[in-house]
Amino acid sequence: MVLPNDCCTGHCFPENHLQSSEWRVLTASELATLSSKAVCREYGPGAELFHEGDECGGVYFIGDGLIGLRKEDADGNSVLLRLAGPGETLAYRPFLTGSSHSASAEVLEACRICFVARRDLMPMLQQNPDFGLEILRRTAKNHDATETRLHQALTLNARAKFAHLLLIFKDRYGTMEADGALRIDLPISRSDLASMIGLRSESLSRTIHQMTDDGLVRFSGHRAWISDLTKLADEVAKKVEI
Amino acid sequence: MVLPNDCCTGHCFPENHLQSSEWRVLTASELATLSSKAVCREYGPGAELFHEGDECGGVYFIGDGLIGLRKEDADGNSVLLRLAGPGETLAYRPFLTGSSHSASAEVLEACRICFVARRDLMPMLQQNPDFGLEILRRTAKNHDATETRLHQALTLNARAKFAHLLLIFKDRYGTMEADGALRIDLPISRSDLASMIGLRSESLSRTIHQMTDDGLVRFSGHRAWISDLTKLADEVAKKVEI
DNA sequence: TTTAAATTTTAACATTCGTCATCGTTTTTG
DNA sequence: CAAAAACGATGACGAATGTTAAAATTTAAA
Repeated sequence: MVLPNDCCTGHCFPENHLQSSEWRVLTASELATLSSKAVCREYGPGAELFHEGDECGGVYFIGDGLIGLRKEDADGNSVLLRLAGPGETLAYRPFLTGSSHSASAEVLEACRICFVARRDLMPMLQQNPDFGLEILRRTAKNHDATETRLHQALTLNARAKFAHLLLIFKDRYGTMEADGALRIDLPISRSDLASMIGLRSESLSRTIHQMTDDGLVRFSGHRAWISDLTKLADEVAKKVEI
Repeated sequence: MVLPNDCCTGHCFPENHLQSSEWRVLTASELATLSSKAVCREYGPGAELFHEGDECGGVYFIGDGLIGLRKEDADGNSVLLRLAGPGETLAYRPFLTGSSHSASAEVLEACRICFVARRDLMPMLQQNPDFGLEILRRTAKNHDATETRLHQALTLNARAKFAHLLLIFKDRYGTMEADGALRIDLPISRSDLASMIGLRSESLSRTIHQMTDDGLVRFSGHRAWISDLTKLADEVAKKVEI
């Protein structure tokens, strides 16, 4: 995908989310250099930043919006591997290992993205050890999250996996409502939710139905309300009676 | 766990596997410093380097042997998450993020391990940017592997997952025999194999039985012979007839 | 070697989840 | 607004995998 390079004027990285990202350790002059070289653009929902198998030319800083990282197999079955939002940077892994993209990046909510090419990023990494260390910390954290999900995928049943997913989403998309109820605004469709935990959408429908019957959650479209977080957490650590 | 610190004389890191690891980028004097400070020991099968939930005090370089990283849930169900062998270093993630160990490390084959404490490793990371970059590359690669396994765990059935696992093991534990057959010496038990792909051992038995009937593999104890790698790979990418 | 213990396999049965078909609902498009 | 398309829910059914129990095999111990 060719990106236009005439839409980035001056400070490319939005200040707010920059501060919560690994880029904050760069010096003012390093940032200025990057800003002048980075290629920034806005993308609408449905756009594709890169596709599984594409050569990786650099990394993508998400200033705003939501990206879904997706793998698709031969029969058209799509699995949403993870979501990435403001402040996150995509494609470190193919960038570092020199491999091609292992998943496709699809815009789920309108995005503002800054692309930093390999030739511009590599010098920063070599001259600023803190930057590399920060990326390392972030990569380590992401790896942890992936390993946790692998563990859950290997051991839990449908209901427990969905409870686990809701708990993950809670941290990012949950808000406490006036009456004390926890509301989660799910940013993706039922079938994407299902694919994230290795289910068919029909099975997720049934799972949600059962959990609603049991008073664990309440759904309306893309919104979910959790009355009792503890009960939801108990679903994941399926308790054993003796 | 308290490690004795009187068993490390001079060059602690075995030369051979060191060269294939990220530690090779350290200078001679840096290595000498580490060697004098690292605490090295031998462990027999069954020993535990650290336990899930333990504080992380540093990293473990595997000079020789085999380590299994394992998670255990409340009901005693154990999942073998991954194996680590000579040249690999364990516990970068909790070391970098400051969290506790997310899994237990169990010695599967007699090991020689060099423990490097946080206070000795941190300065190396800060003074030698290449070292951090190497670790970053390795971490990125490991993350890729985990994500691939997550994808497989989410989408494949028992047979395909086991075929995939055999293909992974082939690279590390496979040897070509005189008659052209590929032999894989599986370093772990049936139930550990099963846990790695989220199966019960009974189900794995059945799967192996079927695959043997179909002429895909042949088993004898911990040894497996593959006649046709292509056929095995086809199992993973379950083909769709139109 | 012999016995005991642990592991692996097999079988019968129960459960979960995927598949297919259909229908209601929401969203998009003209 | 109307029509079409996409999405989500439901039911009937079957296949895959878990569960339980027991037999066979391998490994460890006496």
